[in-house]
Amino acid sequence: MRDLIKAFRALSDETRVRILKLLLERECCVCEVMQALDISQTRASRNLGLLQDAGFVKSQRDGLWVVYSIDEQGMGRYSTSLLDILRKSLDDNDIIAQDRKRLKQAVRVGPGCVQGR
Amino acid sequence: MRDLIKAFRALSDETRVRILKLLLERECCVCEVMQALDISQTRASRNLGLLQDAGFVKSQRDGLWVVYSIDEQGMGRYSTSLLDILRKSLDDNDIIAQDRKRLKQAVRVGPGCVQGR
DNA sequence: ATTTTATATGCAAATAAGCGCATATCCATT
DNA sequence: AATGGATATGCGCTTATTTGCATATAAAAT
Repeated sequence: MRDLIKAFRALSDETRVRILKLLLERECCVCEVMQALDISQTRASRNLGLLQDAGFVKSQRDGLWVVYSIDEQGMGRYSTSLLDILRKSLDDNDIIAQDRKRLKQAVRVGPGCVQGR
Repeated sequence: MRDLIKAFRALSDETRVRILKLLLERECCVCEVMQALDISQTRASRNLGLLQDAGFVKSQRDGLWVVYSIDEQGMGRYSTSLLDILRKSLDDNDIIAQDRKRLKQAVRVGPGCVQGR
């Protein structure tokens, strides 16, 4: 039961839902998430960590960056079903659309990546 | 997005998940929920109200009692899918099993119904 | 009308969540 | 090794959540 509740709790926050919708598009490093959602570095990192702890997401170092992606393999049955719901949801939402637009413009290197701090 | 998040939030609490699993068995009045989960009257009522506000549950007066049940009709697509997940989950959980056992012994009338206060 | 029983709710206390700031850590480059 | 950039985290603050107590409301019975 604990796992299931933890999964629900992870999805009960707008920031985290937005992040998951982003990662359903493609994998992202932290600074891309920051730029796409227009949030601070702390906020991005913390919520990504929470999603990872809940089992939705995995991370992988790529040199200087940490790349987060949907953990298709490692997810339990709960999380898989929940993600399926997310997949089918919010594609008509304005905020999600805007996040995706900013994701396309996000840069992984160079000045301005960690501009929020 | 707000509705979706509210649905997730409603499910991010053990008491409420237990209540939903109970109502998936059969409709219950507040005092039956109290007895089945062995929780206080306030706690039962408040969490039932929250589940109703989130759209999972509807209530109906039956004389002195208020009977809560799964709102099959009124639920949005989110809630329906989420409930399906719950339906398939936790049937092997000890706490849920115990709740069901106590539900069978719960009485709707007589002394001891509102014994928790 | 008054009492009894079931449920809802205002209020307050305890606990947890979310986030920013500062700073630590980790990796690459020089 | 020293610097710089990307990410994680300890700390403190603010706000939200949960719950119990007391009480209000609502319906039935006396």
